[in-house]
Amino acid sequence: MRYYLTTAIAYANNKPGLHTLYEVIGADAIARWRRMSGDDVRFLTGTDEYSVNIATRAAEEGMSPQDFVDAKVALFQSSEARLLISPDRFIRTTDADHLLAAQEMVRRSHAAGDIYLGSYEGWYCPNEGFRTETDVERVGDGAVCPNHPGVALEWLKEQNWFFKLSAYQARLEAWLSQDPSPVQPAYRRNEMLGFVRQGLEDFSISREGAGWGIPFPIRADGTSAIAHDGTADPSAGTIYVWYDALINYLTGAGFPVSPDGAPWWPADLQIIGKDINRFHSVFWPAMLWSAGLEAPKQIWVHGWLLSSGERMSKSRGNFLDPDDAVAALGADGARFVALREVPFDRDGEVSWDSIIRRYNSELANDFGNLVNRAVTMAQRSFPDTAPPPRAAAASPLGTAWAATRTRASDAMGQVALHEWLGALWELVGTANRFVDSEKPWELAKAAKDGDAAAREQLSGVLGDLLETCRLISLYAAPAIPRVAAQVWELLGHRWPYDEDGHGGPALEKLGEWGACVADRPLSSPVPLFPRLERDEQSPATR
RNA sequence: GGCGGGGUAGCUCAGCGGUAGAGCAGGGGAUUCAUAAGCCCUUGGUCGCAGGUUCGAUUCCUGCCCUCGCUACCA
Repeated sequence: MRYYLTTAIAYANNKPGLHTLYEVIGADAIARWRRMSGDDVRFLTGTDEYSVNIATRAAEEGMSPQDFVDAKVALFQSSEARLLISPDRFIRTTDADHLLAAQEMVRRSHAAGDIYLGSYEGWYCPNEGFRTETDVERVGDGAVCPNHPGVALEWLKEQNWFFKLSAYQARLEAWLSQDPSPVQPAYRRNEMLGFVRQGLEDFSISREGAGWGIPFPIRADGTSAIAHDGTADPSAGTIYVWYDALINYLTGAGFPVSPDGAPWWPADLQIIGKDINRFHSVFWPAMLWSAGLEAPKQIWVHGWLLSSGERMSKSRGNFLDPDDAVAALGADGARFVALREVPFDRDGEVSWDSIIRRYNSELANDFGNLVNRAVTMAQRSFPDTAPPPRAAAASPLGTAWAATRTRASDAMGQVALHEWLGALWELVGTANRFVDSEKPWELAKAAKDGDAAAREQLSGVLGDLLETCRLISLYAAPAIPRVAAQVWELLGHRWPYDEDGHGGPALEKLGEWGACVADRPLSSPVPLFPRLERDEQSPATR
């Protein structure tokens, strides 16, 4: 099955924080899950690089805008590589094909009669662009924006192109009202429904002047602003925000350069943060319909990472550095903890301390130690061949796996990433309790003394345990891709997927209890997740 | 202001008519295969406040308090 998923593109003005990459980690896990399931996956993530603000920042640092964003994008890519993020394309809005896609979308909406000339006026901050009335502080007759208190705002009026969002109110209401909701979680859909029902206003999609942005392809008189040699008429202005940024999802789908249109569109899943829900759940479908395209199949709105109750952000300065997390916990540890600490449908409190605690408790103590003790015991009693599991029906763990597997798959299908890992880690607990109740060390002693029945029992118990480790690793691999492969090698299996989760038999097939026979002896275990000292290097939030 | 969620153990949350649960954190114990991990037991709650319905309410109703989200053009 074809599966196209996207993250929002991040504003390329800084080094990314963990709160920025959280969404990318989640999307990456889904992409890997789908690849391992045998789907034909396209996973798109990237950066948003045009804006007056970027140009200003670049100028302040004495750089060209392009050099500036190149440098920031390199930071994103480096942090993402450390986290084993595996996009099929890392898209940049400065990419050449994206320019074509954005301009084509404008042309289509224009041809459809959904774009018209109007005038836009409002407070304008020379440092940051237009500000909304609610964003400014009144000072006498004038106003200043909170971010630059020393700078007086100007009241500016521009001739701009507007998109007829108001024409799509009924269709948006109908679309949002569908069951199941195309916007998840459902309460986010309800918020958007409320918004739409208040009545929709058109929004501006161009800015005057040739700033740092994509040239607007149409002149005020309706003629093309793009010459045959591709150069643009600067008097036509630039495309403003949404007809640039949102279009990246289409560019990444092959629009419009691919001969078959946009082969990957519509997207199966678009993951976004709650601050941009309105643009994705209201503006975006209307823009697509205007151009004769379909709305995305599903939009998933995740919550924030919080620090002491406040949203983590660069501007607040209360963020965590993803590189610090990877350095301390490893890529697998950092990915797992991010997905486990914060419910994917809600905000979640995160601190360095809670990260270390989660890592130690669930990865080092519960899971890592489970694999370690199981492999050690098995290797000691069965040095040549790993003991096979008993029939699923005859094994408590085999029975438990059936339920766990269903829960994990269902949760993944619903983008409930926290429930997915939650189900798997409950089985980790079950397996640890199983070890203590079966006491394989006692069985080993009896077996050594020549008790054949004890030896058979021991083989079954350890075989079940090893199988459980194999299956949990397999199903958790989208979160902990490297360690999962490492566990399989320890267990004498060969990991059949490549680094990004491609190839190999379908996950569901390998996920059958007893699906694989180890073809090599067990290896001596090394700690998969070394335990960390609680107070070890705490970069804290900065 | 309007609309919609919440307020339950130190923390994060589940439960939603018969006087409360999980995970983590804290305390104790028995063990030893294991990353001084795991396992067992356990301390913590007038279930926001005040009324009402009911034989009985954390669970239903009303009022109030507090809190969070949405309430248009920031990337």
